[in-house]
Amino acid sequence: MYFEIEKQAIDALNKALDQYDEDIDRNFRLDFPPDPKLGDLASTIAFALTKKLKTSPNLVAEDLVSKIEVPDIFEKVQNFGPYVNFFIDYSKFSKLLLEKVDEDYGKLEKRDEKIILEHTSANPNGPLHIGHVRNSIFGDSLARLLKTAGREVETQYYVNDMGRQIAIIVYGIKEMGLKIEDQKGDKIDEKIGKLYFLANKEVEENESADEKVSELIQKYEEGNDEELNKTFENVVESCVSGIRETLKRMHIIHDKFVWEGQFIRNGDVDELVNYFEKEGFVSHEDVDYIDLKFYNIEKEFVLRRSNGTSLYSTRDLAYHRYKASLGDLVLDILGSDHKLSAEQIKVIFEEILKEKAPEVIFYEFITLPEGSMSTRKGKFISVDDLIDEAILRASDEIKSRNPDLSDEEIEPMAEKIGIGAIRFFIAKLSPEKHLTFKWDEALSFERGCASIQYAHARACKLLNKSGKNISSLKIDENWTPNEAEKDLVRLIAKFPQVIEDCADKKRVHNITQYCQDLAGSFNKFYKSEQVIGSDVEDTRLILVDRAKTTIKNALDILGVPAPEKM
RNA sequence: GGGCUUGUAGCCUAGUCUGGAAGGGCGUAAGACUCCUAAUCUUAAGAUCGAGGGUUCAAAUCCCUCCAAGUCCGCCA
Repeated sequence: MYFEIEKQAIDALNKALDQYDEDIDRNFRLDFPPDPKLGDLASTIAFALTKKLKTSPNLVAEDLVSKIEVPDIFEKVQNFGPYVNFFIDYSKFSKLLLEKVDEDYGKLEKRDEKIILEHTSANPNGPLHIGHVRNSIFGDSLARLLKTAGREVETQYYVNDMGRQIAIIVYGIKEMGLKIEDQKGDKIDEKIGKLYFLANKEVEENESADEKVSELIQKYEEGNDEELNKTFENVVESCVSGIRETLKRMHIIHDKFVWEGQFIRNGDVDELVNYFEKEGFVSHEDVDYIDLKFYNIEKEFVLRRSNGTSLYSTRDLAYHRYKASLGDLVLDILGSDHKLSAEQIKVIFEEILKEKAPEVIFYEFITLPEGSMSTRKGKFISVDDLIDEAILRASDEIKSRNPDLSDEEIEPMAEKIGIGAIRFFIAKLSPEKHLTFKWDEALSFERGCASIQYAHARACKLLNKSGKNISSLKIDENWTPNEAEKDLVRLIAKFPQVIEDCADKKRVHNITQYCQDLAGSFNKFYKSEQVIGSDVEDTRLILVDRAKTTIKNALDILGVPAPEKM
């Protein structure tokens, strides 16, 4: 709704500007004023005119206001100092808006753009830990956001089956006689993580073990040892299955799992290296590498080890070409430790391959108060533990508030609230901020996600209690919204704009702020206005229903479930 | 040493791209359930936007210098 209204306001402003006979930049946008008391849309265009007219911005704004023909949907235009502000006529606007909100509210027009979004892609050498989860939650929320904003999105998990880490696990199985099923842990990925920790210790302390690992890598890459292949594949498949379970609990599902090994076997890696070779980009020392100094990157890009095997980075290049062939835009979510390698890939794509480079969104790390996490050192909090703890705390919270509920009733509620708390906590921070993980901050049920879910549950309760069929209700023709209602209408109306803005910037954290504002506004309305039994009961029920839908749709972008009961 | 990122009330944070009215939340203080769930609401106090300089009618935002924290600079991924 704001799209149409903003356009009307801009048109009206432009018409007024036409009367000045001054050449000023018409490519302006309207802002939201800091306070609703100052109106609904604001323009700073008076500043631009000030210079030309040689008066004060306040006078220009005043003069502009007198020249503006106020469009019908607005109540008035008024200047506050230099700002020219439009006030929406809420008795007209609210009705129009509420009639427009349906279950698809917030979905933008389809665009002809397919995005391949890679996220999570954690090494299958142990369970997901809370460092990885930022990648997963941000990636999944972004995928949901972009889909809502009309893009076609395919999400991929890149499975590193050829890495040294996996070879170390295979070493543990083959040479140290370790068995996955003997390790401690409830899930297979956890057991593999334990085995990895033990094998890695041996490899670090024992040079011949280290050599043996390199041999395993070489053999697996050659691919002729069927039994060895099976061992590698079994480790990776098992671990990935555990990781998938964890992701599923967080409502994260990837469209595709792409194994890096396929790019060796299908010849893509060889083809790529040969191309670089043929074009004269490859230098040879112990290793084959591309010198990137010419492109201001000090670190060379190694293509093959001295024993001829490929590296992650080589295979990653082939993978990125594959992704580029599938869509219009390739998006990667990566930890900020990948910045240099991502820069290398960008340069290789743009300067050498002359192809469009992938777009990368980086996030900073989550660390524990005692330091950074490490699968290798076995020092981490797993996502499974985080989820268990979140659900446990949510369950206790529900019990203390609703002592009469049975365990069967509590369980699904606790799951929704616990998962919501985690996803919201991670999603609300902009990705470039470093985060130190603290249980009590992560799993808070006051003022965080739970209060938004609570607003949704309250709305559901009201609608149920009314006993009316909402779709058959009509908005009262004489209804003039009061302040609390206006406020709520305003926030509901903003939703598509928020989606567009966030999708363009590829940021999800502003959605969390929006959810909080919307829920806050609903709670305020709920507190101050009686719905059932009021003169405008039907109209208010419609408003409640639309608020409910908007909260649900907004939470859905964050992958947070909207419970009907709390 | 070089590159990148971060620095906004006691604490966490949005806003920085595209300069224009410092926005949330926690915590603190005071208040609100005989009334659709108090996981809620109301009110208040709290910010020289890391420091210094520059550009501009106007700087948290742009430019320069410096300080602090994180991170990268592997034949790891």
